[in-house]
Amino acid sequence: MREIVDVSIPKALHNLHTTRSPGDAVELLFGTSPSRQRIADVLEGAGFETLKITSHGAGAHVESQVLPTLPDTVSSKMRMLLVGLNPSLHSVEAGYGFAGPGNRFWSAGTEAGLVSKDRDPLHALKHHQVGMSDLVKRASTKAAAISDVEYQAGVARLDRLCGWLSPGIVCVLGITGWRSALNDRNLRLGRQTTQLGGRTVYVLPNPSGLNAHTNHADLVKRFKELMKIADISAS
DNA sequence: ATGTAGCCTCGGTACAAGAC
DNA sequence: GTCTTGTACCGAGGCTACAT
Repeated sequence: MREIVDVSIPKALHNLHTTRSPGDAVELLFGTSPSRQRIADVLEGAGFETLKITSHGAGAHVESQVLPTLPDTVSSKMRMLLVGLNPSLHSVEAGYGFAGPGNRFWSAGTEAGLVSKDRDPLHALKHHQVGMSDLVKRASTKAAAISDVEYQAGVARLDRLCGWLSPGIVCVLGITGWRSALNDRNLRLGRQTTQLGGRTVYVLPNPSGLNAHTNHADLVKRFKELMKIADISAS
C-alpha cells in the first residue's frame, strides 16, 4: 500500500492507525520539518515503526509500518496524561487501553468522574483532556514480559513527549514498570521526584484485576485525588 | 542490594446439573 | 444426545514485606 498523508498532530496518526492492519506499509509526509527524533517518537507513540526518513522539500517523507499495538491518544491540551505499562493483547484487539476483562480502570475512572464515557479514550481526550499512552508500546500478555531496557527507552520517549505536549500532570499506572524504568526498586506510589518533560509524575497501582494490592474503591479514591491535583496544577 | 514468599484477585478450564 | 449455565479449582499476575 502506498499512501501520502500530511501529518501535523498525533490524532491524525491515531486515526490512520485504526484504519490499517498490522504489517501494512504506510508512507507519511510531514509538511514542516520536525527533528527525526520527534518524527520517530510520534510514530512510535501512534503505533508505527519508522523504517526510513528522507527530506522532502521543507518537510520530511517517512516510510513506516503499522505495528500490532495501541496508538496513543494525546494532544497539546491535556490536563493529565495517563501512562500504562504496555498494551495487553486484549487491548490491542479491542482498540482501546485497559480492555482486559478484569481491568478496573474504566469502571473506577467513570465512577471517579475522571472520564464520563466507558471504554472511549478519544472521548476522554476530547471532553476531559485526559490523554493515554504507554511506557512501552509493544503489546504483551503481561508486564513482566517487558525488559528493563524497554522500560528505560519508554521513559526517554515519554520524557520527550511530555516536554513537547506539556500535559498538566503525568500519571503512571503500575509501580513495577516505573521501578524498572528508573532502576530503583525503592520507589513508592504517589508523587515522584523524577519528572517527565518537566511535568510532575504520580504513580498509581496498576488497575489490572490481577493486581491484588488495590481494589475498585481504592482506585476510585486515587483517581479523585488525582483529578484534584490536576485541577490545582491547571489553575 | 537482591531474592523470594505470600497476599489477594482474576481468568481459564474442567466438570456437573439442568433444560430442551 | 446436545447445549447452556453454574460452580469449583488452580495457576498467573502485580505488588508488598521480609529474609539474606
